[in-house]
Amino acid sequence: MKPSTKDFYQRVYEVVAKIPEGKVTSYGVIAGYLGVESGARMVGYALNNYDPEQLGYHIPAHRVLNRLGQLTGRAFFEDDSMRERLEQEGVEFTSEYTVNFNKHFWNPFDEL
DNA sequence: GCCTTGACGTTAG
DNA sequence: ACTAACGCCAAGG
Repeated sequence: MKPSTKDFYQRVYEVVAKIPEGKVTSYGVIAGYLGVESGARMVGYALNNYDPEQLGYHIPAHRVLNRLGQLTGRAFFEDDSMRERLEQEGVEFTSEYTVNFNKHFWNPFDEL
């Protein structure tokens, strides 16, 4: 059965929804987990396009960062709500918009 | 249907 | 170690 882009988005949402509180992961890792190694940008695109109403549930998109642990998607959140949420969950920051990836990194495969 | 853009990542210089 | 360029694939103009 041919996986459509819609299914890909759906899978992205499902994976992101499983990220535990206080943990973070990256776009590339999610893409790789879904079998699309070079689809990191699409993950970001999926999150940008995601609609809680249509999806039926809401996902912690603020826990998805780039491979360096930087909050590259902060512009899509209200003010600094992305950083504030992470701090509130106990995530340690190494700089203004960079988290301690080594300490809080979450791998989708660990879930198995 | 071609061109540009982008919540990314890797490689080359 | 730092910066520039390219590859990637879907969406919108």
